Amino acid sequence: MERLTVGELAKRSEVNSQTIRYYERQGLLPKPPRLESGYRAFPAESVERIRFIKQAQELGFSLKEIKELLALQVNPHSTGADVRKLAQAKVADIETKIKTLNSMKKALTQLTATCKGNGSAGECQCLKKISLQRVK
Amino acid sequence: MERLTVGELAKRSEVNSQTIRYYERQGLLPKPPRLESGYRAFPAESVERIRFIKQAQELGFSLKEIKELLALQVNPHSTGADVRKLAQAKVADIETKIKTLNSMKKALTQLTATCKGNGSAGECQCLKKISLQRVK
DNA sequence: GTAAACCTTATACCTAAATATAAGGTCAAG
DNA sequence: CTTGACCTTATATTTAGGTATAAGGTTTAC
Repeated sequence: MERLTVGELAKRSEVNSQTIRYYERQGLLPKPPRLESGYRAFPAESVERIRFIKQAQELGFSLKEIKELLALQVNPHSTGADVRKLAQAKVADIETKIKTLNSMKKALTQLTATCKGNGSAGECQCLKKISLQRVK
Repeated sequence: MERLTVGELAKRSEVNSQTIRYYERQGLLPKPPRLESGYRAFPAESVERIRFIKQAQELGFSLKEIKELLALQVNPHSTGADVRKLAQAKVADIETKIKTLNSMKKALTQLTATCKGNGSAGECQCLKKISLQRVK
């Protein structure tokens, strides 16, 4: 199985090597095996994991929340209500985000679609206040 | 028109008063008029604006990006390519976020739907790696 | 008219999430 | 066999986004 040094992993996942060590310390990446030299030897899948972390961050999840999301993947079998409940709560979080984004998108689209830049300010029907868009 | 003190605005928009002053300094809230006493007198719409900021933050937009979004609302008429272009770029950002969230939701839903906790580990068909979900 | 509960500015501090730096070990190329 | 580019840990610094505190002015309620 392909093994990556921290630098190689950093390059492939487009983050700083220090960030990878930081994620490891924070428990977002499992502690990788080491070579005799002490060098970290990451499995190639770590690239996907780091990309997932970065993507989730862009969606407003904190590292703490991402850690919880990743934990679900490790133990999705728990009959215990807690894990399933957490998963459902995360799905609900995600649905809220999607709704809000759809609402923002609508507001912005109306802004660009109805304001063609060809009318006077007076006849433009576009929204004046994104911030007034109902989101719930 | 109803005018709010910083404390009243803070209460209604559920943020700290210091945060409001901070947003003002950062240019996210227009400088409000002052009473003779020097007290800030915010228009009531500021509540919506602050809520918008908070919501956008939860979606992973930085204050800097939110400032740009809010600027669009102020000047949606510009025929100039720049403003319209920015609006379109923001819509594209939003669409990407929505896609990613849908993909995450699907992965999580499969996790909870197919792993009912009633089968042995062996017969469970659920995803093992959220992080491997294709997102683009 | 004075105490509590606001407001003002300025400055200091805090947390999350990195990122940089220092001091030293390892490895591959010439 | 040494030089450059890696790696190690530990520690310090940075940035964003607040939050707290200090020193003082204002307003409201008794």
